[in-house]
Amino acid sequence: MPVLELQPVTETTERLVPLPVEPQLRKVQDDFIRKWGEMGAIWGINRTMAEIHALLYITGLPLCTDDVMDRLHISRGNSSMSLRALCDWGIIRRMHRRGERREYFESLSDVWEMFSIIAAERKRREMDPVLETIKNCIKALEPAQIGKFAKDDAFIRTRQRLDGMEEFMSVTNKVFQQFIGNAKSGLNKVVKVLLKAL
Amino acid sequence: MPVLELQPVTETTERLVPLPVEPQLRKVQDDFIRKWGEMGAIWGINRTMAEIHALLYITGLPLCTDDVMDRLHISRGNSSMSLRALCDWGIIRRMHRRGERREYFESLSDVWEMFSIIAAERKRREMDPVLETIKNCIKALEPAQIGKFAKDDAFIRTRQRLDGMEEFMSVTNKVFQQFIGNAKSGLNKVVKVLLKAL
DNA sequence: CTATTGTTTCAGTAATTACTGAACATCCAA
DNA sequence: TTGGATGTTCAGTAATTACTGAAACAATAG
Repeated sequence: MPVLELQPVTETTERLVPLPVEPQLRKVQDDFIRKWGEMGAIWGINRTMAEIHALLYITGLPLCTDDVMDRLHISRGNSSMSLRALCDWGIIRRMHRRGERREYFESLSDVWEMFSIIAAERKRREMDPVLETIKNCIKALEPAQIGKFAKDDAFIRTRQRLDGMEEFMSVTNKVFQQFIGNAKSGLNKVVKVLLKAL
Repeated sequence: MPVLELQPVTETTERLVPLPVEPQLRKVQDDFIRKWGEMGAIWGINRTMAEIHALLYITGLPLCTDDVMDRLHISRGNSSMSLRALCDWGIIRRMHRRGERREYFESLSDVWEMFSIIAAERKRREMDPVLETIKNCIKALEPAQIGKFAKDDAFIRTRQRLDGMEEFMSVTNKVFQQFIGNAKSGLNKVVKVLLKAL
């Protein structure tokens, strides 16, 4: 938890979209942002990035780098890099206002679409390589490769475990694939099927 | 990545279940363990814990603390604490051999069951609290609470975003619940339904 | 061109997380 | 009841990750 408390004194070039001021609303938004940040941290997304995304999502407004810095008390560098990363993920978008140089950022509004983007990316980056490794492991234990060890208990056990894991990950992968493919706005096909069938 | 290289010289009180020796098998297992560890790290589970689990899973054998220490080059303390944490999760089990004081640990063998346990726990620990926060946020923005702001754009936008997120998380929660409830050995009901319907 | 405004980058540092090793606790056989 | 084998805990430290702040860079207007 950062120690920083000083509120940077912004020599305001006032913004077209000012930060919300009503304390009631602000409190609600802050609660959401904090919780979303915590959850992100647990799932391997750094807290600040999750918080920035939460801020853009919850306000529903396009905000600029300075808005984010001020509202979350983070540095310009951090703001800039995290915003870029979120753009790379594809869950926020750069925006320009007519006749203004400053860049604004806004979150996608459809949660299903966001989740689907994240799922696709994590599958690609993290599950696919594991599945490939497992398949290679299985190949390396084929009778042709291990010769006389083909009947060795230890080899057999490991082989069985790999098979179990491979089945699991293949199926999971397919489910992901389906989810990703069908996700456009609102409850998607996968979820509809599930809710109906269960 | 730890720098440690020294292989502790174990004054072997030889083990009933010796570490596997065949280099071919060992290499396959190590590949799997490394990759599983990486994946764990990305998903917010510490690498060592994931590796220990991978080791127990892939060998299919009950191993003792020293086996784990030696095979993964980690300290006794680390070993002990990580094994306990895995037991707490419920994806490995303590085991005793007749007439031996030493404790052994073995992994569950059913991947579906393991995944279901993990899903249940993460839902409980991480999703439920977020959903609760969101519901509280929504309550705090009900007309009765905010009076004259009920028609304020900023309030309305935030309210809509919260609603969208709430819907998403509720449905996700239900799907998780189904998965968890039905997961016993082999492809469970949820997955069967999905694969048939798609 | 050069002043102004806004953005990106990154070396250095702060904060967090993971790990070790040694002290301590427990059990059991002799 | 003592000693070795095993298990647990935790203060201190190592390794990793996140963040800052300032400098470099880019775009635009005057």
